[in-house]
Formats: sequence, C-alpha cells, structure tokens
Amino acid sequence: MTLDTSKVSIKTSLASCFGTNFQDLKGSQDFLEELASLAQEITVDENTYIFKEDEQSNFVYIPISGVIMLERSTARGSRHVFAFLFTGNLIGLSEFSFYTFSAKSLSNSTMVKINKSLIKNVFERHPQIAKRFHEYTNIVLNYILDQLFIMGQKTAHQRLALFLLDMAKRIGHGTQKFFLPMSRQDIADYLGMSLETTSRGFTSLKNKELISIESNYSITILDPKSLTEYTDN
Amino acid sequence: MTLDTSKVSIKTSLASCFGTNFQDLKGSQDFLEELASLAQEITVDENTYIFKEDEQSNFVYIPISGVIMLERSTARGSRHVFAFLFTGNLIGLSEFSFYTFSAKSLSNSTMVKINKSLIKNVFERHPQIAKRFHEYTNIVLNYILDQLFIMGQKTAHQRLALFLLDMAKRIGHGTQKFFLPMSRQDIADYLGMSLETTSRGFTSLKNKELISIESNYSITILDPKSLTEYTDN
DNA sequence: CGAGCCCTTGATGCATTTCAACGAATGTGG
DNA sequence: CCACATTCGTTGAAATGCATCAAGGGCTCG
Repeated sequence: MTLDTSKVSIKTSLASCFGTNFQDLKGSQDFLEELASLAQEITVDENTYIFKEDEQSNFVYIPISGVIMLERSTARGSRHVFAFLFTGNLIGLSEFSFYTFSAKSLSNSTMVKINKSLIKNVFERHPQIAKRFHEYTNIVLNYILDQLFIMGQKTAHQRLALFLLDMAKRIGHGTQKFFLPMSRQDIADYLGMSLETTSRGFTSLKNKELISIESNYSITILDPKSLTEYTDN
Repeated sequence: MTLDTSKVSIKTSLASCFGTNFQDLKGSQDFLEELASLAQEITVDENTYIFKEDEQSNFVYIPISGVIMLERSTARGSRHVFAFLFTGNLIGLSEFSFYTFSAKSLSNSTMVKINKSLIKNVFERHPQIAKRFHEYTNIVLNYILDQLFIMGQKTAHQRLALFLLDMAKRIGHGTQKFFLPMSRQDIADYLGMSLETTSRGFTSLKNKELISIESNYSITILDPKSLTEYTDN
C-alpha cells in the first residue's frame, strides 16, 4: 500500500489530471504524501476488466501506462465504447456509489489505484486541487461535445479518419506511424458503425493513399493534411 | 442591477443548479446577497441570441422561464444544436474567455444574468457551492454520454422517439401532451438528421398511433410504454 | 387574397447494415 | 512440427435506411 510518487511516469499522469504546475498548488504536497502512503500502483493484464458496470465504486484509477477502454453494455446485448484512455485520466469518480460503465485494459497496463474516499477528502480540504480537477472535467465535457457533433454530422469513413487522426495525436505524439491497440470491433462500437463498415473504411483510406496499413494494428498516416481535409467533407 | 432572490421561480432555478437544499449550504446566504445586489433578471424575446459563439464570455446565465437552444455552426455552414435548456441550467461558465457556442432564445424567456467573475469568486470562497455545481456538471456529462450512445446506436426514428419522451418529461412534467418549442429543423440539427427525415419520423410515429399531432407544435404521447419499447429496437 | 414560411410527401440515389463466404493469423493438441 | 480449430479481418451481394432533390399543402401575416 505504498506508491512511489517520485516516479516520472506517475508525475506525468498526475500532471495531466491536475495541470502541469500541479506541484505548486496549495495542498499538493499533502495530497502527494497521502498518495504515497495510501495509494498503490497496480498492473493489469491484457484484456482484463479493472471494474465492471454496477459494481461498487470504491476506487478511482489513474492510468500510468497502457490502454483502457470504457464501455457500457446495452439491454439488447450490443455494446457502446465511449472512450479509449491512455495516460492521466481520472477514472471512476462520480457521485454514484456504483460504476456506470466498465473499464477494460486492452494491453498490459499500470495504474494508480486510489480510495475514492481519499480523493474526495483531499478535494474537501484543498479546493485548489478540486478546482483543477473540475477544469479537467470541463475539458472532457468539451471533448465529448465534439464527439457528439462528429457522430451526428460525419459519414462513417470520415468518423474513422477523425478517429485515426486523434489516435495518431494521442499515441504517436507527433509521429505518423503508430500501433492501434484496439480491434476493429472496438473501433466500430466506439464510432457507432458495423465492424464491416470499419473494415471498409480502412481499405478505402488505404486506396486513397491517405494511410498505409503495415499490419492490422500498425497504421501510418501518409498524408495528414489530406486526411484532415477528407474529414471536412 | 438588483435581483429579487425571494421569487419562487428564481429559487427553483437556483435549486436545480445547486441542489434542493441549497439554502442550507455554507455560504449560500452570502451568495444570495451578492446575487441580489449584483445580478439582474433579464427578459429575452423570441428568436434572439443571448450571446454568440466567439464573443467574450463575461456573463453566465441561468434560465428562469422559456427555452434556450445552444448551437454551434460549422465551417461548411451547417449547424449543430447540442442542447435545449428549460430552467435552472447554468450556461456559459468555462475556462475559456470566449463562448464556444451560441445561445438563442426560442420563446420569450427570462434569465438571471450574472457576472462571470462574481460566480468564480463565490466558488473560490465557498467550496461547498462549487462542489454542488460540479456535481451538477457531472450529471450533465452523464446526460451527454447517453446522448452519444443514442446518436451512435439508434435509428433516426428511434432518436426522434427518445427526443419526444425526453421533452415530455422535461416540458410536460408528467402530462403526455406538451407544446414543442422548437422547429423541425432545430430537432433535425439536434438529432443529426435531415429536416425531411424528422418530418417523416413524426408521421411514422403518428401512423403507429404512438403519438398524436394536434398542431405542428402540439404533441401528445398516446402510448408512452409502446413508444419506449419502440426506442429499444 | 397573395406571399412567405414551415411542414409534408414522393421519387431517386447513395451510405450503411446485414448476411454470407473467404482469408490470414494465432494457438492447441496430436 | 504439422493439421486443425478458432479468432479476427476483409470482401461481395442484397436489402435497408437516410439524404437529397423536387413539388405541393397549410398556416400566418400583411
């Protein structure tokens, strides 16, 4: 039950939840000390659930490395994927006492696991930290609104193109070749289309020479500018 | 520049932003006094903009009565409607110094207009109030996630049915007959479909005897249960 | 009464789903 | 190490949903 808060990877993840100058915030030392003694770093295998929908939400998680997929299953057996998370997103903090979605690891991942009561307590005592988190929530909200717009107004292939551009930015960090950590089905369930349409989308973008597909999961964006234009209608 | 905070309508709106037992919160009296002296109640005519995208976001607004539509226009001239608000939603509070969307009144409306700096200041001084607001933000976030799911997985006519059920709940407050305050085009832009598809959706639901259409804007949900089943696939 | 706006309806074509078959990659047991 | 099963992705053909183009109907307001 101890966490090495001096690790760069952990600092990076915290910074992306609470801002880059997080260390300067009033209360941040206190918070870090509590994390050091009461939080833990866990590792999660590929394809395993960190938690499932409707379970008691006693913990929140911050991914350090790996890929986490958030999903919800529907009455009729279909599934909605609503996010792929890489590093530094706080998962599972809400007012509900149970999770409203499942979190599944798509790769070997490491995460910081924190008692929900610890976080809530820190937020009570240190409004500055709470404020930072809520600014971050606002960014998430705006991101989802953009996604909502995309779902309503873009064609299936455009949505796929936008998805790949987003992944390139978040995974490739600038390089245009990256490893896709999720299956075609996962992408389909995220973009609200059938598996086949996703597959055809890949083929179509390849034929247009906008991307190249080295293997099923290794993608290169050949022409970011044209690909962006393609998403613009 | 004074606001009558004893009005029931204003209390109701505040309660829906900050919780029903808002008055018991630490700092709420202070907040109310500031509102009384520094906020104002404004009225807005039908079909006029309260603010537009990219304007300086100096004020936040809480609708008291009427209907507000939040929209964003796109590069290619199309439009995305992302919310219809009735009463008690805090509009326009974000970290950006300009609005990222426009707010348009669809009816004669009254709203409380508050200086953004006042609100931010209250939140700094009274973490309990800020916390309430952020709980409310979380509810909004969940609502949008549901909408995202609907956009991805439901057919056009199902989306319309879900929209009407939502409106009935929010406008009719239990009664099944209600006045739709927005045009077919507004609904289309909200649900990501064409005006014609929206219209056909109305006709189709009418023919299925799930709703009746007294006039273009007066709708009755004849069979809520079957209508709900219809949205379930 | 006519103009203008909003809504509805029809016809057509394109986008996407669905059903079905095939191919490629991966793992398992003989 | 190879045959086989299994999983995942691709491709084709048919059917469906939806957008688009086009025309007509009803309402409101001057």
